Amino acid sequence: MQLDKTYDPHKVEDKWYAHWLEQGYFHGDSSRGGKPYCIVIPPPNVTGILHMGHALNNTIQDVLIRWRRMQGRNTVWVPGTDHAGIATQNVVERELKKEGKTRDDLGREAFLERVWQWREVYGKTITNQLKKLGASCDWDRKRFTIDEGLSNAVSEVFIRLYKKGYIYRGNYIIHWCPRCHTALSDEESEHKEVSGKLYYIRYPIKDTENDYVVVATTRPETLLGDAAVAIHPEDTRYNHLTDQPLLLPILNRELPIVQDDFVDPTFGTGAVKVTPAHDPNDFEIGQRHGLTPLNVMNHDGTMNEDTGPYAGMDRFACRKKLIEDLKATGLLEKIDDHDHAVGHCYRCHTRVEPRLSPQWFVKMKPLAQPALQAVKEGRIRFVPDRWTKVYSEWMEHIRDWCISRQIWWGHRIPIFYCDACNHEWAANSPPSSCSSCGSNQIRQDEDVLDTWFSSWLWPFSVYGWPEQNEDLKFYYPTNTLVTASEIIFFWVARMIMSGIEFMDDIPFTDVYIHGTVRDDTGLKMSKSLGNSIDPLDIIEKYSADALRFSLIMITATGSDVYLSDEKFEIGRNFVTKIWNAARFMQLHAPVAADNFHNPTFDLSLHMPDDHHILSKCHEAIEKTSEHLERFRFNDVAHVLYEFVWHQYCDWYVEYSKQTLYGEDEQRKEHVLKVMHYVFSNALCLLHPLMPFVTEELWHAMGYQSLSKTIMHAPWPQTGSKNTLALWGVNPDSVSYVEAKHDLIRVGRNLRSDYRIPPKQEVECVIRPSEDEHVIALKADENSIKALLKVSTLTVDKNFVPAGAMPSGLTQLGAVYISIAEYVDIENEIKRLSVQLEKVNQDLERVRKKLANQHFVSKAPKEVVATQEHRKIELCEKVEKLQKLINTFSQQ
RNA sequence: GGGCGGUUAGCUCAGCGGGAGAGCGGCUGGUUUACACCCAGUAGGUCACAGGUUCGAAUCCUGUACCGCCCA
Repeated sequence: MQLDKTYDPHKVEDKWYAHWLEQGYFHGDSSRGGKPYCIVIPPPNVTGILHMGHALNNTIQDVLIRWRRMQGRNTVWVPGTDHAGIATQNVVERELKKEGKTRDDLGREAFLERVWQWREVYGKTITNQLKKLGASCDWDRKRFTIDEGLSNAVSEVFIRLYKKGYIYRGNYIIHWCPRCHTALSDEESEHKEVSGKLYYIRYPIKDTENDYVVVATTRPETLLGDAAVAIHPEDTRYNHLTDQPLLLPILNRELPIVQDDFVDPTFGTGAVKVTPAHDPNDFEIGQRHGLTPLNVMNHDGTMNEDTGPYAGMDRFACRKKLIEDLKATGLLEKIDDHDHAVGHCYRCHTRVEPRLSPQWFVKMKPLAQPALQAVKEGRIRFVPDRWTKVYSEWMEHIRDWCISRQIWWGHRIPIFYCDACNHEWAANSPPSSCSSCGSNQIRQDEDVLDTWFSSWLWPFSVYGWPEQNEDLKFYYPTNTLVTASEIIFFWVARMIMSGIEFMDDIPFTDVYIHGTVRDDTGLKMSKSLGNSIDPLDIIEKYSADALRFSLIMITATGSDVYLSDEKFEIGRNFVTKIWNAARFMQLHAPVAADNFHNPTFDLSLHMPDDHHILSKCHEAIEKTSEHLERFRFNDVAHVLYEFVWHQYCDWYVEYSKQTLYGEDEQRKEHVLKVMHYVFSNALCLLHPLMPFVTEELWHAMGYQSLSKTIMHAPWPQTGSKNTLALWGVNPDSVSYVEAKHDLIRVGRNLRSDYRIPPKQEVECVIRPSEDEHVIALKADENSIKALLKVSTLTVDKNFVPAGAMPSGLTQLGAVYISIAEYVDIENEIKRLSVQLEKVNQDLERVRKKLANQHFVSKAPKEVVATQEHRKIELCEKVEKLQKLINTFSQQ
């Protein structure tokens, strides 16, 4: 297959993805046995569309999966989506609103049907987008948190915990979202700093003329639900009025004064209003003092009928009106600016209202204990390690989990009530009569469960739990979980708890936490900010491989990523580079020989550059595997970029041209053998990062004789150092080539300094520093001539320049370029003097170090030896430079 | 208020006890048959600040400042 002049990802990506699907390459089968490697996807929200966070998250998972698959592991990556109770219900309700309807108009059943319809049409968006990214998920196993199997798991778990006494119903202060009309868990209420006001309000003392107590509050509208005013027992300022009731402003209800340690005498006036139905601390004060909570708000955040003149007003309108009224009656003392943290709904960002409400909770302490242990004992490892602490802190201070939601889309709580005998019981499927009295006056709890109550079962529910089957046995526990830090509490911690509770084993061994994707000014990307970059636009513009490679390359382990459009040029340019390297090879040989992956070399044909690139190739293989093992993805990208671009393309391919455009057929064949060995290995190493272009080239280069797809090509092995030794690759040749590269750089530097036109050939003399270099350089003459544009190359250990010659120093010896007409003696002396000065500075530093007795006696021997060696080198350099300068000075 | 992370080249970031690095951008030069999405060369840094440990600190410790995140 002849490669096009430019790479067209559009033609290639869809073609291969369809092919991979058709061949079933993504499918994992437990009956095949072997060593499993399993990842479960963090299920994206079914209403979601792919954003950069997903792109990064799923690229990392795909890298791991593709790598392990090539290693021969029995691999499975389970995809799916979560039903996103609140978010999805919101979307469908908005749709209904356009038709002038509400969910109540439809009724529960019809509404749910409508949601399922919506999901049929739009619910595949994000999974289709993952396919564009190249994700090699096992789509046959795709799950949805509310499909039948997972719903069974959810009710099974609920019932087990209920029977165990770990799930209870209670009246507590919860976070209420007045827009979503539902309770939220602590985690779903996000604290944000807002600049608010602190209102100082006078509470008149009953039966006095003008005496009052001043109370400070940030939420004055809640005073309508006050049950008392509290002061600290030791606060002497209020000694005079402890048995005098106060009057609630406006409503004139009598309020007792209570003494409670909770009150901070230094905050505000030291007297606080107690509103047990609208504040968690007040609730507790209320309980201690036997106060009756009074709820003053409706579900939608409007004031209820107990608020007298304010009934029906929105909470913020009420605040405004109340303040006006207080001013009018002289009961407002003052208003201060006051910054404080306020909870906001994580789905819609509305300010949440703390509110007394009967809800279902999970008792977390007993579940947390073993989950904490699993991490402390290292059975589960966080990468980077610092997240261990975040996890542990949270686990140690865990609070009960509010799991009931007042919406319809979700798993309905499997609790039934009998109106005849007040019996309450849990059941897996709707019963027809009361299990206690047999009455048929029964009803199911109206609420549904938190979406996370299904997600926390994901690592085993996806395999059909509670049914015990082969897949579950084989693939559980999974291996790696890849996610962002935002959901450590929401999801990761809870999965560990449920895994241990229900499977009696941890759900995964490694948790890799990657950074948050931000725009290039550091803001979190979000649709509402309008600063998001759509991964699909990037794929369209730069290719999926470019998107993947760039993301990995610029994402330092565990730190946040700053993105801008141009950053994807890195990946695109690299893809193009690889493509062109392949075209170059194809120009000289249409396809690789059959044994390209395990070549037999005629050792007599090896040149030093062959040794060098083979050695570099094995180094790249080793480093890539090592970095993957350690989740150092950006190091993987850097190693491969450096190897392919700089070692292979810049040096070896350039080097190969003199052979490939020459006459020596044996050498040609030899060089191509080396190239195909190296390039095929490079493609394999790159495949997890860039699946599409590597598969395309795998076939174009004829590598399918090894494996029909690069996906199943064996992961490159260095086969220990023996392989290199068998090929006669010796370290001396490798370091010779390193030194030669240095020499060529020095030579080019001279050309550039003397403004020698790039096309002009020059004469060059090398005066080697060692005898062994004479032989090596003479044998390697052609390559130096080609790379330095040299017409005649002389290697002479005794060379003394007859006149002024530009020169430079290298490890192999001094390089002279004979272009007399370009030389300005003064300038040359100046140039060399600058170099000499720098070398002298280095030498001075090394000398000082070695003269220091403490250093010589205390530093490790190797370090001292290195410095000794450096000193010798630098001394030689100084000597030579001085000699060169002297030569010119005598002219 | 508590905790965590950051501060290194113009920008984005690696390096985390022994010779200051990459990519992008800048500058100089380049259309020979892989590639201008390219090649060659080059400039640019008291590694936030102040102490300490050490023969030796960008790297370890303590403190300060600023930035970001998480939890109250």
